[in-house]
Amino acid sequence: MKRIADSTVRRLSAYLRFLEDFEERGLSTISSDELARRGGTTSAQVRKDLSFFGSFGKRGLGYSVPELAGRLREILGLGRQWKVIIIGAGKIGAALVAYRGFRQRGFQILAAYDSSSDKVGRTLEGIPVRDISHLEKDVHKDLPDIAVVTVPGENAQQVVDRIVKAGIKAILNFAPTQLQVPPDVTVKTVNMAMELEGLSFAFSNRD
Amino acid sequence: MKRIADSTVRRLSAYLRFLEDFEERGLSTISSDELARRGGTTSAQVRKDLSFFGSFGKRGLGYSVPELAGRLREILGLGRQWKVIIIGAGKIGAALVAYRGFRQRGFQILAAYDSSSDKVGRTLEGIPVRDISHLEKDVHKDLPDIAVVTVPGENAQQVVDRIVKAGIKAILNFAPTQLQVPPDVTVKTVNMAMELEGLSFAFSNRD
DNA sequence: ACATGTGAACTGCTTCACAGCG
DNA sequence: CGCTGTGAAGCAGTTCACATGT
Repeated sequence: MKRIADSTVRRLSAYLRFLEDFEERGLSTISSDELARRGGTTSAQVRKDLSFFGSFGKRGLGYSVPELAGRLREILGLGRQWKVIIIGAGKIGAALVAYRGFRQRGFQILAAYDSSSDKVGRTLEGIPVRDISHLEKDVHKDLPDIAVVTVPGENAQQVVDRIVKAGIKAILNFAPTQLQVPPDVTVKTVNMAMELEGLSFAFSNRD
Repeated sequence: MKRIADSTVRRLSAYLRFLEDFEERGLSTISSDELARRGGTTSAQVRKDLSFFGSFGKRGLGYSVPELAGRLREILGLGRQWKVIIIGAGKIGAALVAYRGFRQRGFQILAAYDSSSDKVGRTLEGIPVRDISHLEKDVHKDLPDIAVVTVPGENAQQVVDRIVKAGIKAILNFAPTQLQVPPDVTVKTVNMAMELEGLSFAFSNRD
């Protein structure tokens, strides 16, 4: 299969969100034009994005909302439960544990890990906070699919090395660091400082 | 001036972070090759990125670490204080208020806003939580540059409409919604659900 | 008639390769 | 000689435009 661009996958995510909106409102069909308007893109872009995966629409009519939503869930790999662990039970970790969007989309948080004895043994929203020293043993037992890293930047690489060695292949990184991982491990980084600097740049250079 | 790609600005941010590392360690010069290795890119990319803004290096030698860091701060608009307000004093808002990376880079948080009477009147890490109904009046008085939106998705657009009407031109959005704003307003969206779905897709389609 | 699906054209980012300069 | 700075080439993502199917 052809390699799919990152930007395409992000748009598919967005389309799915709109479709779920439409599903709730009981609408049954939608055109590429309408999806485009909601997503800030063009109808040609929508059709091209979908065309990588098949032909889901009816000419002259548009797309069936429930069918397309189903297809997108399948494409995005959301037709299953993902087991997630969170490394770092600080403020960001706590916010993520409380975030309902995770569970809603099939991401099940197994546990959070921290090194501080203040936090270990307590729970966050019903999720146990475990000692980071148990990480390898637990990963071996629970086989999580995804690790979310919310430790300080200076500890991030060493934590990631442990996670990777333990066999996890997907990482969502909140530390403001460029992580080094082997090619079979996927990392997505969310870097708030970078986003702010992007705003700062845009603002400074606006005309 | 030529339009600068988003990807370029993000890399400039990354370069600056590495340079600050180098500065602390007292190193005085760095080559495009070394910056590239740290940033997961190529030396040609580094040089091209910088070339949009001038010629900062010495042939045969590399770049002066403090000079290049200074230039990048200037380019990114970090040579000033930015006044930031946070809309939504929930878990994410609280995590952001506590995040030290903001202040370190000249982003000064003036206040957080919320509609819940449990939160209004209290403080988060020394930052006052004010009633959202005072938003317009306060913006008029304090003239914040950037608003960070951490309200639930279903309220995000209406909050953004108020912010924009009050005159703010830069928004960092944590709500999982595609926001509609006029063309003179810059929005950066951080969408965790989208990142997770990106991981899910990558994992499902790995070979 | 209407909206999809898709090659072809286009735009723009990245990589190459080398001249230029310390 | 080494490393920068940069046109030119290459490649990838987006947009166009129209044939196709309902």
